[in-house]
Amino acid sequence: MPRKKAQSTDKADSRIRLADIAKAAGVSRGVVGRVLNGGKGNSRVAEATAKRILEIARHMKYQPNVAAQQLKGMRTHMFGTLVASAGDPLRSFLVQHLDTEAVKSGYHTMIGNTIGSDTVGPNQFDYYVDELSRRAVDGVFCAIHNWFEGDRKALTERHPNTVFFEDPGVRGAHVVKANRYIAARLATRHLLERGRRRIALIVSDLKKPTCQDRLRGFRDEHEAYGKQAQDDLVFNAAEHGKAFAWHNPELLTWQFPEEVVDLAIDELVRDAGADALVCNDDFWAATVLRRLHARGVSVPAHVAVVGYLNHYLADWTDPPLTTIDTRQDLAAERMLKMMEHLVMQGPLPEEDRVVEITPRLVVRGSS
Amino acid sequence: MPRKKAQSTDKADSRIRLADIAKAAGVSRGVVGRVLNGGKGNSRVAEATAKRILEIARHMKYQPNVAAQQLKGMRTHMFGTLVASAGDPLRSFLVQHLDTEAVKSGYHTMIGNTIGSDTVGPNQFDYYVDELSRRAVDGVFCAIHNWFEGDRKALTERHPNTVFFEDPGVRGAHVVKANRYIAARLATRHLLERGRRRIALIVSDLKKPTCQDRLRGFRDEHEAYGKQAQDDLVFNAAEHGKAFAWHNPELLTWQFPEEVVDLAIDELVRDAGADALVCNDDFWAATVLRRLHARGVSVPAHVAVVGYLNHYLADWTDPPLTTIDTRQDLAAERMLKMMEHLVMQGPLPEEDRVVEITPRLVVRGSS
DNA sequence: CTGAAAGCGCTTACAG
DNA sequence: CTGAAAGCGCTTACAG
Repeated sequence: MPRKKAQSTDKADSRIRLADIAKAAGVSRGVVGRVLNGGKGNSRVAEATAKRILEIARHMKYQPNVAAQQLKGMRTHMFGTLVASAGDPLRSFLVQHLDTEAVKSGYHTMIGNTIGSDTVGPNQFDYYVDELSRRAVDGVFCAIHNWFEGDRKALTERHPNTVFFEDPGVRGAHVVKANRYIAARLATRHLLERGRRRIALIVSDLKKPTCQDRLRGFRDEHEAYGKQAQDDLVFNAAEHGKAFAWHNPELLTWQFPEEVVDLAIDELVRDAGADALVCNDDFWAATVLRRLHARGVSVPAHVAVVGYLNHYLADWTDPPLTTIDTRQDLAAERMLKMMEHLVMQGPLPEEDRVVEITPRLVVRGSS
Repeated sequence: MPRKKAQSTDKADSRIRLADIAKAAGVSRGVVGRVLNGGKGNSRVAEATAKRILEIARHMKYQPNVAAQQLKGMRTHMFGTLVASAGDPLRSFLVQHLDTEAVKSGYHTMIGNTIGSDTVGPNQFDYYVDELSRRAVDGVFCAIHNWFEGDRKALTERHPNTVFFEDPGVRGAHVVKANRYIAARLATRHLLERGRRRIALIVSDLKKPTCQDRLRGFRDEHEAYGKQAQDDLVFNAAEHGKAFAWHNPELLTWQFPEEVVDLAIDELVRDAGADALVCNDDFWAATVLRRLHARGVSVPAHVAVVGYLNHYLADWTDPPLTTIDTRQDLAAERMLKMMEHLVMQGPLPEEDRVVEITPRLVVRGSS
């Protein structure tokens, strides 16, 4: 797509330049540059001159033209943030925190929404890899759920300064991710401490490493408590069809397949006598709450329920949902730290490239 | 903050330039430029030459340096999006839709989060007005809730191409906003059609024009139905203290003052015999649902409840919440249309500068 | 149809 | 301590 010329109506024409300040101050542009955007070492400028220039610049509301600076090899101080969230508020949170953290360090973020537009074509991921090159961003945050397409390896090759949220499956990549092992332990411990003795675990798909982490945490915490997690109290949703929340753009609602939830309740609560359910995520948990209610099972009296995410909905279910907060704020903070290291000093040592964020239990009424 | 030089590790150094293509194709840079980024009229280039250049460029993975283009007066094709959402997912939705729409037209968006960082100083709004000048954005979307500080007038002066979401109270501004009059009518009509006869309206503050709009809609719809809205069925929350949802960063939860909700229920349901409540927003509605439940009032059997926003939570309350969707997707679409007009043809005629988005009723279990 | 050249607004060695 | 000048990678009249 060819770029277009600015309209004459644009304010760009009337912007104050370095040369304007120089003229007003009666010095050369070089001196003004050294004072205002003063980078490199030999910035010895007479105190008085500097002060005068600063004063004039402020008065004339000078703003440097970053395009010109960029062309001279300055960094853009811009990061690209790739997401494919389709309205998932958890990613939105992360995106926002990433921006907040970036601004703290003098950077800005450009969104790259890799789904949502047919115009760019089927492979928006590739499009953004190029676009971020054109814009010469200093780095890329990739927070695209890993089930979306896109050549992550190509991304890291074109943009060595890339930090991922959640494991992209690229060797040597810089990654920040939530520790699901600890998440499962926190949930389990909480329920054990509340006197639950038949705690069940619901996971989306035991083939996924993340679910294996949860299972390990679930078992280890039982053991640490002198108990043994039981196999008939583990529900692997993948064996009963896909079970995740999806947005219906026609109805403007979120939906969740209740059949699978009912199956889980049959198997775990009715048959195996579970008195607590550690759910795969808050959508699962919210639907579990509703189905339990429909069956006359009271929460938390008969069965306790714990979610994972601390999604918005957690405060508005009935009862409000005890859940694990994945701390996207901390994740964003760490992602920015990693990025700054990448930008200033290059890649981290191999062994420091994966950072895990410790989640936090949020207790509400469902447990 | 002085910009810093790029590290030698950066990939920028090795980027292919127009000159590289020119050399490879055995032509001048001018011709290559006309073929690849070809803007202005006289772009007559021999078919064969063009094809060869295109081929070589693709092969060498040429990406134009936008900074250089910018310096020559090209537009940046970048919009700034100002928000102060602190995690409000509705704004996040809008931000995302704005980006999606922008990309469709060949633009990108830079986030400007005007709260969330102490580093930039107390007045981040002003900071962004400057920053967006430095970056020479083609326009600014301002979606900052109007109760946040910031000189909107100064913004429109520095960035004539500014489109607001919701009325900023600046004369002549370009604005897209939700039509609350229609929202109230839709909710009221729905309840009347469902046989409710004592419908109550809860608004945050009757001094606000937006709440006046709702009240008008509420009354007009009654009238259209051959009925009369009753004054004892209008609850003005402002008279009983502040009542809005807020996020508790310590507990990682959202909270809502239940006392005011109880007061509303006392006044409207217990005393005035309301059989339906049109709430100020989904937070209100969700809390109303919970308090009604606690009092043994069943929804929708005894009382129907309708919200406003179609926030995420609406699908996860018990029962799920009937509410008004404000159509942020349509709002974003219209904002982009306005922006494109501003960029290409300058301001709209005064009378076309405020666009209202027609909301949509989403029926769930609470009515 | 194509090339040579000016210039966008900066930064930064290099002289003075 | 300050100035004159080169040059970043493009676009675009202007000649040929």
